[in-house]
Amino acid sequence: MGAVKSKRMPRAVREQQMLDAAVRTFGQRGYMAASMDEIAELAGVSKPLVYLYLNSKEDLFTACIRREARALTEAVRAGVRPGLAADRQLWDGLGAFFTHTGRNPDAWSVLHLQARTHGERFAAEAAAMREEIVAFVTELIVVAAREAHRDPDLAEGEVAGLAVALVGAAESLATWANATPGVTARQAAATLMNFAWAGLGNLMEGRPWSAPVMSDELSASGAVDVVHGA
Amino acid sequence: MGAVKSKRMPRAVREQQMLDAAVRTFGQRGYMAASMDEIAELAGVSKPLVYLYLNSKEDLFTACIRREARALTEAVRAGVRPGLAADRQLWDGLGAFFTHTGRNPDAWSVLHLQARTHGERFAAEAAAMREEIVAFVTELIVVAAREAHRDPDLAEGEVAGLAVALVGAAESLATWANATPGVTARQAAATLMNFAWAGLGNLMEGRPWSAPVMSDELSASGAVDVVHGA
Amino acid sequence: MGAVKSKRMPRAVREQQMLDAAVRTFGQRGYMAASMDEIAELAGVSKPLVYLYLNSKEDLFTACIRREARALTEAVRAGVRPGLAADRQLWDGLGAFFTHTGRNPDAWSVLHLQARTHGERFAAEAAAMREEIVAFVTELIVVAAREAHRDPDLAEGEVAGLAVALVGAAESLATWANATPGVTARQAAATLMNFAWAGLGNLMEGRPWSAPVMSDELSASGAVDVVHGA
Amino acid sequence: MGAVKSKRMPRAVREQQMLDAAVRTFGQRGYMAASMDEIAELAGVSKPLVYLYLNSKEDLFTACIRREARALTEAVRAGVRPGLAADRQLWDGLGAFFTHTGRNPDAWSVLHLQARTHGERFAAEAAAMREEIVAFVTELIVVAAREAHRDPDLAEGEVAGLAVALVGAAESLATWANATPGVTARQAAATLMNFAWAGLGNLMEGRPWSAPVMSDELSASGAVDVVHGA
DNA sequence: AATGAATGAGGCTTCATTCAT
DNA sequence: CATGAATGAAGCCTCATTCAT
Repeated sequence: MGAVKSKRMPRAVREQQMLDAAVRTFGQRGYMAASMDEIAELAGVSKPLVYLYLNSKEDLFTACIRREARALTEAVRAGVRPGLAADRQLWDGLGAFFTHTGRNPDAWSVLHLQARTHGERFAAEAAAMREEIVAFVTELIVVAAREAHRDPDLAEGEVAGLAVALVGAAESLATWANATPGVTARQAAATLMNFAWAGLGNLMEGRPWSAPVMSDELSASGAVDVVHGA
Repeated sequence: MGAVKSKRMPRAVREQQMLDAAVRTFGQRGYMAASMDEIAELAGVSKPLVYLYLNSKEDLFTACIRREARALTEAVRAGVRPGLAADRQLWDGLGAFFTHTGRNPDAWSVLHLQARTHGERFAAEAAAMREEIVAFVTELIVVAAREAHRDPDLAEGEVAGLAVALVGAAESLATWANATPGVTARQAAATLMNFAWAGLGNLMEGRPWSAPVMSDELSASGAVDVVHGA
Repeated sequence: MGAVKSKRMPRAVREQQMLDAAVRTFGQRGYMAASMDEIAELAGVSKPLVYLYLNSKEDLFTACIRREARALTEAVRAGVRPGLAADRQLWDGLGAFFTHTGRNPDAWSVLHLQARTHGERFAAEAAAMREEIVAFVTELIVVAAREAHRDPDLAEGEVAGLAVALVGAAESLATWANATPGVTARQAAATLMNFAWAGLGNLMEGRPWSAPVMSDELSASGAVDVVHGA
Repeated sequence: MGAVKSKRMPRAVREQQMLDAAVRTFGQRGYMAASMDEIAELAGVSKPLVYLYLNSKEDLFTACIRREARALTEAVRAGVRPGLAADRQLWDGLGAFFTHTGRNPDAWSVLHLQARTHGERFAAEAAAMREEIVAFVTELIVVAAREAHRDPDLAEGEVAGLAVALVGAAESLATWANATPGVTARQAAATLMNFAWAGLGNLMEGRPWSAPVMSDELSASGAVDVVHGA
């Protein structure tokens, strides 16, 4: 079972262990089906200690959402280098995104599914993160339009919709990749770049988007999978 | 209070009332937070009757998922005319999809959120519907490729990914449209067609996908909103 | 333990059984030490039924206070005949009071002790009853002054204090009588009438208040105890 | 926060701080609602230290009762000069009593309410003090009878009842005075002396008890309020 | 066809109390 | 002298579910 039971740890450490256990339990069982008993046991602690440090089931869940939202956004931010071209930034960001969601499937479940299905308070917490990502993508689209010498007669609402669509596609692919053995982060990112950048119309006619070399941390994952059309 | 309390109705009718109440309650409260008490009261029936007809909370939820999944897929199917070009079929299908989700937000919440967050059994039930839609889209993509005289050297997994991305984008837009006042089904469909068919790259360069006239039921909604680029 | 377990009773009856059990338990254990488990068992019912009918521990306690407060004030009211002289009314009222508290010691504990020691909400509930009794006594004092042809230059606050003192003395005697075997309601009433009406000063000088014949329901208790000085 | 946190104090001092905090907390929250956490924090000490010095919640509460009981009885004793007439002794004793309860409302709540509502053990502890006061009053009554040349054909039980009534009246007035702004210890004492010594009957006829000058510590309170009838 | 009455089981939360340092 | 870390036990409350009519 859970972590090795070593007594008397400083509070900060114990709190992280509890959050680890909680993310895992919430991710797998769902918020309501997860019991504080199970979480405490998985954390290798007694229930009262969980309450002493995290206050309540709601606060515990909120803490999980916050921690994982920050972790995800920072992973994406770390994967992107601001100076580069828009498509390159998107490619890098998607790579970081799929890598992170792939490595932390329970956290992804918490953020993408659980946080959105159990009350406004949690949904708002997760929506804040999503908005941050949508804003990042929106900015990329605007920049890309500028790069293409095409000042945005793309109406603002239009761009918002495009960003929502792109992010939704990414979320869908993340969940799909986690559930489908053999799909790598790189593949997911390539698929989405093709879809988003070239469009199905271009794809049909043999003009896909051509993928640049992946950023370091991703290529480290080892897979040298062929990107479609490359 | 729920429906007007009229005694002695045929079973089939009562069952639909119960499912109506259940979909509404599950959609708004969530599966676990919804209580059988509330559902029974909203349906204007006593609790034992709910159990007599629907057996258990799990079965009731399953019945909701099935009914709403069927309703959604049939709405989409009804919106599409098989003979037409692939993009036209997609456009019509998306129109029907967004129209239906917009008119039945609780059902959409049940299918897209609740069914996926409360255990494998329900998730599988909803996944079946999703697969049907993904299959429809996949077929469209293959057809489109064929139409473009470009026999699919699009690998099968590649097409699957594209379909998942497109469906995810649609789901994301549906939820976004439901939460954002002023966004019509037509707009959502147009945004997604631009995104999916033309690709951001083309959009940037001023070559959007051009929308055909909408199918009847949609134009009936009255809005004559301008589609980007049309 | 508890009442004979007979299933399926109408709600009103069950509620009274629950209140009986609750008054007994609260009176003997105290509000906080009383557990809902114990109350339910004593009532011969399962805990959920208690909650279904009485909502919460707080509401249950409030219901107890209200029922017993009403019972006590009505017992006193029923013992007094408005037309008679002030001292006679007080005598009758005290008789009814001590009889009731003697027969319902748990109820008396709930009203006099428990209700006042567990939060403003309950205290206010019990204070309402006490005020009613204090008002009754106050009125008697004013009437008595008028009877003695002595228009009240007794300041209003003065009378209030006297009433509070008299009621406090009665409460103290009630508790004392319940704890001291052999003290009857009649004796308690006589002691208090002597104390209150004659005053210690007069008593010392051999001029006690002379007790009239007791009202019916009290003499029914059988004891033919000698009233001091009679 | 409670007292200023200064480390390393002699045990006796720390204990008093803890008792101060406990009396305050028990008096305001009630015995059961008071948590050891709150008491420790208010005392500016860690919980284990409270246990080290006072053993348990029960022992802590007992210690509170004992300390405050002793403080109250000693205040009364200090207010009375044994040689004087009985009514004068009572007057002085009541003055000291109401002064003390007015200055220590939490202690009064602990003694009069909390100690009597949370189990025999505590009730007995408080009853001991009460008995001491009742005995004092009983003795006064006996002395008064003797002074009136009227050897007690007042039966012993009769006298006991009178003393209980008087003490109950005093307790009631103490609580009332604490809750009613503007009521001074002197007024409360005067009200009770009138009530007890003259009796309502005499009062009605314009023959109240006449108050002597107050003892020093009371007159220090400054108010030179007119005693009814003086 | 329909329901008022009833419950087993389980979850969240809090508390008095104790180690180990 | 003093405490941060930790827990067994127990209480309130709610829910899905059934029985007897």
